[in-house]
Amino acid sequence: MAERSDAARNRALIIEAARELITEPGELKLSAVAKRAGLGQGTLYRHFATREELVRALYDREIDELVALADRLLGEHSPDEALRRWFTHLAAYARVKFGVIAAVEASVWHDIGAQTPGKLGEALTALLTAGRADGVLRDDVDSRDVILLSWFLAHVEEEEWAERTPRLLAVLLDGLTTR
Amino acid sequence: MAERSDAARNRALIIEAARELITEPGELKLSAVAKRAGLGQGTLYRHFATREELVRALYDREIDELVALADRLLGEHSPDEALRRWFTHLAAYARVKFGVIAAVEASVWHDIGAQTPGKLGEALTALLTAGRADGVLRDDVDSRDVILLSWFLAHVEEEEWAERTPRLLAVLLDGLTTR
DNA sequence: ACCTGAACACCGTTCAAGT
DNA sequence: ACCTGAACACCGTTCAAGT
Repeated sequence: MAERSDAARNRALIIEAARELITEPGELKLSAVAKRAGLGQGTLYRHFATREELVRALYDREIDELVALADRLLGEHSPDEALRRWFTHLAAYARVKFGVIAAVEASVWHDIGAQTPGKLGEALTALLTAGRADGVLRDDVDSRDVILLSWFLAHVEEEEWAERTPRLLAVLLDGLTTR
Repeated sequence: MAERSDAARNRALIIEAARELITEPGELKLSAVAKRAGLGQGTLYRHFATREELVRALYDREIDELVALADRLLGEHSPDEALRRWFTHLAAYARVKFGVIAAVEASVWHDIGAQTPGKLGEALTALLTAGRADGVLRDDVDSRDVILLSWFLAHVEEEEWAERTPRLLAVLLDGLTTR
């Protein structure tokens, strides 16, 4: 069953409008999203039955990019260097995307973590497996452990980011490394 | 200016009602809090002008207890043992309190972290200073670093808590320790 | 001074009518 | 099939009247 072209276009308009509005202070009002997209309230509701569905659509794309990056880094670098670089990119994504998005909806904080068994979890598992095979990583941590430990990224403030994040990532990587 | 006794009593009733309701699934409805407390809507609003003020009142007490604990542990144990034990208690508090409370209000996630320069930050600084003096801790991390790294605690699920948290705390402490 | 609770305002959700 | 937007419902906030 192919999607009608106007439906597909409207879906894109909604996501675009939400992407713009979510960076603004205050809540993300669904009525404002519909208005900015130039659509009726009911149309928004047809595409995204809850606010959570809409917010999830916003960050799904970012997760796909992180997954693709893990594959590429593993092909180009040693396991520990790949993990180190991937963390740095994760940090950059978290700063811009997850922080802003999740500030809108408390339940999303929960769901990003719960989603780990998906593609993101597999990508991270690949990184960890390579590192363990090399003997540089603890052998008792899994991908969910690492996702959990990375939550701090969502709470670092803009103005302290540059000074604090490299050190925090170093502490975390140190803790994951075998002595 | 002393508080009128009925006002003090009502304030306590509100906090008590909110404490009970916040553990239930779904949002914390202010109207439900007023109803359970047996008070009018306006009375709730007089005491707590925003939902955030109410939620903050709920976890302020918990923070006080953590602060007192840090002092006591430093008097009774070696610096690294004190830090280790304090982390374990922090984990227990985070599990029961912060996770439930912050799930209700996204902005609270933000504010718990921003509050670090307060009493909690001082208590943690005392722990870190003692550890550094002993030469067991990295000398470039501060109390806010540790608070940020502890955020994972709020995202561990009930059923995985026992298996995962000890390992995650070990990774974190390992990262904070000098090699 | 503080409390009450009905009235108001805001915004998410629904649905009858239109294309 | 999908879209529109007015109507509805829910809940946070306010305020005139009461104690």
